[in-house]
Amino acid sequence: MPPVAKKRSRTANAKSDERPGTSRYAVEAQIGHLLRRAHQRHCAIFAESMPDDLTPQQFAALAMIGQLGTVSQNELGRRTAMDPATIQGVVKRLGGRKLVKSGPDTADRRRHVWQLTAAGKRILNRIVPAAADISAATLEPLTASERRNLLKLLIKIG
Amino acid sequence: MPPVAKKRSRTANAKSDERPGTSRYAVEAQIGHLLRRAHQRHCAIFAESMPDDLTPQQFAALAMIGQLGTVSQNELGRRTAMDPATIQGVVKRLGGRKLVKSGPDTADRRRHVWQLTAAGKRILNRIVPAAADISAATLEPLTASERRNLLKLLIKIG
DNA sequence: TGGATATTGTTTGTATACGAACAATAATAT
DNA sequence: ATATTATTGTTCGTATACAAACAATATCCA
Repeated sequence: MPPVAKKRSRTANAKSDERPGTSRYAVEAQIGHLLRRAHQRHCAIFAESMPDDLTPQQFAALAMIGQLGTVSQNELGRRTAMDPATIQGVVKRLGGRKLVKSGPDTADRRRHVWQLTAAGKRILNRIVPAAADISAATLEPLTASERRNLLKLLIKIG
Repeated sequence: MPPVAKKRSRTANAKSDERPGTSRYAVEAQIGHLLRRAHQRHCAIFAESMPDDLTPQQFAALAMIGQLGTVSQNELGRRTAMDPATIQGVVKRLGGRKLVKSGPDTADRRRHVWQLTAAGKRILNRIVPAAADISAATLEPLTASERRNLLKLLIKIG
């Protein structure tokens, strides 16, 4: 059995007694909807500004491999917040474009250890500035202090 | 008893400017990544707490139809931030479960006008409280003023 | 009025997401 | 050591996302 997922305690509607129905519930104002919209806008900016047609997840994996030098597939997924089934497809596509390559892990025969190719390093170096611009463009509507604040709050709930 | 997680070192490579392309850029600290992670946690809470196996998008569509009474398919998509191809699948699945139904628009023969069925209304009334709890649980790590602030900032960048 | 243009919804194709089930391998417990 | 349990990566199935191309219909405008 997989390790037990820790569930957060959930206080059920402390200030209850809302009338049944949709009286005061507006989907567009809920945190989930706002997170989704903000993420959509970020992805749109990303797609518009990122050279080489890398998706945000492909770029994240590429950058993380660059940061670590060498990583197993599942750990790469953990570090980039992708589950094993998802990261598998991402590295497969990056591998198909010869930006990354994998080799065996001498210590653990189950593992695929990934690293950048020369082309991967070259592209990564070229696009990191674009990625920084994308982050800045996403936060552009905010003041400097609002930006810091938003990042801090997102880390808290993430 | 789950064994202790292998390595969770968060400080590794904190100031890695020894690798190409990653000088001052840390993927995990970028706004896009934080939005994605926060959204993932919200979806996990949603899946765990929402009765009737509705996805966040299915619930959003259901609630929005309930709010509007009657909507064309594309406008429903705009209001819930889903593009035409996406909302099409969402209402198709809701329709398959008989929670919504569509009819022709007498004024515009291109349109599909959607509304709730009796079962859809019943389910919606039952799950709105769960949805409110899910929003609260997502924001649970924050103080009341931080919550207001986060929503405000997300609206600004959304 | 009639042709250009826009909107509505569909389909196809690619890329996340992720639960679930699986085989191979590693680590742990008895 | 053997049995149990955990981890690694794969495959399948379902559900968003969204670009692009399309037919049907509506609207606009010269």
